[in-house]
Amino acid sequence: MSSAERYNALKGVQDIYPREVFIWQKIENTAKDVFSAYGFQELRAPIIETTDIFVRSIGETTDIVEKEMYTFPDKAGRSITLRPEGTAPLVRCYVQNHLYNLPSPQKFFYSGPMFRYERPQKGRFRQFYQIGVEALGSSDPKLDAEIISMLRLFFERLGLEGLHFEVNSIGCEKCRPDYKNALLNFFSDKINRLCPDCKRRFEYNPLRILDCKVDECITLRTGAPKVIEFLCNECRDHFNALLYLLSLLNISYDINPDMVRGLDYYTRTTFEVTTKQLGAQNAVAAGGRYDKLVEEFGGPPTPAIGFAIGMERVVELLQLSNKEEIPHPKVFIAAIGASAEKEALIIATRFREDGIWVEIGYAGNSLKSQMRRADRLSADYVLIIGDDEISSGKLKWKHLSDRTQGEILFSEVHDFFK
RNA sequence: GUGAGUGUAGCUCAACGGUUAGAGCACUGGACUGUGGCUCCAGGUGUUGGGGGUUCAAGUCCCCUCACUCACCCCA
Repeated sequence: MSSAERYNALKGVQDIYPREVFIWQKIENTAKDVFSAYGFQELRAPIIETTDIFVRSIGETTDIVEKEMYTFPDKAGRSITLRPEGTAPLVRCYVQNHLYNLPSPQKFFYSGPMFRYERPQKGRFRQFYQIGVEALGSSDPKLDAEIISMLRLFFERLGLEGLHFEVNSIGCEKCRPDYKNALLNFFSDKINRLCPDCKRRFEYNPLRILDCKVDECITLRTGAPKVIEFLCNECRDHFNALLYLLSLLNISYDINPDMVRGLDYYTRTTFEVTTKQLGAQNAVAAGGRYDKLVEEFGGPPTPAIGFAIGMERVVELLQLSNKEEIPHPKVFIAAIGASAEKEALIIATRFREDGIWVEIGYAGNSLKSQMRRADRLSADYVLIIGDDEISSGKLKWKHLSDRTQGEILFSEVHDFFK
């Protein structure tokens, strides 16, 4: 169908139609309400940043940085990158503007498009939207628990069910090297039997071998050391405190010792919310601690934690749950004839001044087709105006769903819906 | 980056290599001269994604290309 002359949207981006935007707004509003109750306030950071900001924070050897970023030189030759995630820009803002001088922890949320040059598939786009939150300035496990319970409340408010919460701790800069060594040790004599991907992982990020899906690798890793066994005392205490608090708040979760993160800056707590309804891209939200990132950016030691929600995936879950009411007009005015059309316009304008959604039929069309259109739009009421109504001073109303109808004076119609 | 699948009307899809490529939905009108949803009737649209090849004949087979989809990878 597409010929060379046609204009198409770029691969992996999408147009979002009004009916879907309605769902997006519901999600955004829910997030704002829930997050506000926990003291999180919106911060709007730029969509473009210096490339370094992402390279330094996400990690040079991660896939995101190595092959997925939209990076280009600006007119002055500076390397610019469209943000592939929201944490780094926010931390940059936090450090640059010395927000650490304000009372801690500082709690923010943000929402907007992210960009990654990936092969699109179900639930994965090149321009995709996230709502994220970040809390900076406290290492208290209460904060971890609060954030996870906030996420639970968010999904509850949307009426979504069947979500699984998984948590893990991947240790800190003190204990993780020990674990990494243990892992390298464990796999060193098996390396030749690992899949090609895992051979690479062995070199640059052995933790990722743990969530490889190749059968052979799954077999090979049985009995591999678990991160949790290698946590230092501080990390262990932190993790246990978090688990206790989650139980206290009645949050059901699974510990997933194989859950590792794709971004280098994570420390200690990591968590993920997954679903079985979406295919391969099953993470709906994910996050964790990044206690060293603020320092990386030149700020004072500032432990922090955050998460991001994948908008498109939540939208799809909501569509699947099929609980969405579609917005529809309150009133449809069917007009027959030129003078009726003028009358309809005047009445519609008055309703609209009160914020009532009114549609007007095209008087050129038959009453039948106007009625049909009112039905298609799912209007609550139809008002019928023709020459008869104008001469009698009364117009006809009809309630579409129960088929009741009656008459009302033109002078009173304005109060009809009060 | 790798692999598989699919491209036919606005949408969802038919058409053993063989006349003029069809149907449903949707849209408009009519049956019902001013009352929607159900029913019936009527009405229009296609460079069969694009290019090349095989053949008497290609939507159908072959090659190239483009697009989309799903999966790997990766992640939210």
